[in-house]
Amino acid sequence: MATSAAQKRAHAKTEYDAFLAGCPSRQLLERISDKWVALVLAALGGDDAGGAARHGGSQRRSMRYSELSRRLAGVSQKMLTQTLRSLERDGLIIRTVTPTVPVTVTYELTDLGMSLQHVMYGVKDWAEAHMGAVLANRTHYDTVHS
Amino acid sequence: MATSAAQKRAHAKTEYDAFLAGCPSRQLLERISDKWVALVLAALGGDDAGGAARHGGSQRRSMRYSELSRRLAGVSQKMLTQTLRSLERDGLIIRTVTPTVPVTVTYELTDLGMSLQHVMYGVKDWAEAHMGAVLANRTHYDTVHS
DNA sequence: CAGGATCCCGCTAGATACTG
DNA sequence: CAGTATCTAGCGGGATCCTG
Repeated sequence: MATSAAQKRAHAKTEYDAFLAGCPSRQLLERISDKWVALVLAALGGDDAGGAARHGGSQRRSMRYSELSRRLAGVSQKMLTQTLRSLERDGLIIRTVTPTVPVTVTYELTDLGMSLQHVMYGVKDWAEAHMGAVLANRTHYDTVHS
Repeated sequence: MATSAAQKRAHAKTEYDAFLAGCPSRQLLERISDKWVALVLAALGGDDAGGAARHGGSQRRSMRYSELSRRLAGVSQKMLTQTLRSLERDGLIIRTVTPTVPVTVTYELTDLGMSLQHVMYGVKDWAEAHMGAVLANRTHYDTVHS
């Protein structure tokens, strides 16, 4: 249609649309749709191993590089560093360097990071909660589809 | 902070831990942490283009292959088909073939799929909502870090 | 300790062509 | 219309070595 006026009005709130290939939000969606992002945020969001003290998991927690590295089993330094840099650049986490004898670096969620952690935690939690159902569905699917 | 008994009970549900490299939930997290998954679920979850009729977005919507292909701008048939197969195998969507003259295939969310759509919508929505802030942070970061 | 820099392999995503 | 099949380029991501 010629009049883009109507479209603009509808766009008011939805300035960005991830369904559109060229939209920046599409790239952002791609970035945050990453297992390492989910796990880093979950770790900094206070998602403890035992599953305790979570649910909304609102207390943010400062962690050192080596702590994160240990927590995210199997992550390479490259991916961890790369993920941390990306998150820092996007303003989701803050990197603090303390010039102790061997230098100490800690990472912490920003408020913006906390807001994302909230939704990303849901994804990680979903995966853990529905793993059994998914596994069953896969077996069924593989059985049916010879 | 009381007895660990309470924790253990809460633990009962947390049979899987995505922080562990070998855990199946780690792979599942990796699968669903995908932009195409997010977009397919959002589309089938009734996330309309104009931004209308959403929020909790609870009405599921049946869509044809070509509809999805058009909706997810820029997706290749390979990626779309691959994503749809994966989601079907995991029991998140249902594929229905109607033997009309040119065959008609429709996709629809299952209840399990709806539950994931709920959390994934949050991710897509976050990306669109905080795009501006992230963009500003990036500019700032790039400015500071010569 | 917390990375930076390289090398390099593998797999994935994209393009293209073909089919029921 | 709704895919399947094939080929290939590109880069994601791991391994390794080095540094402040």
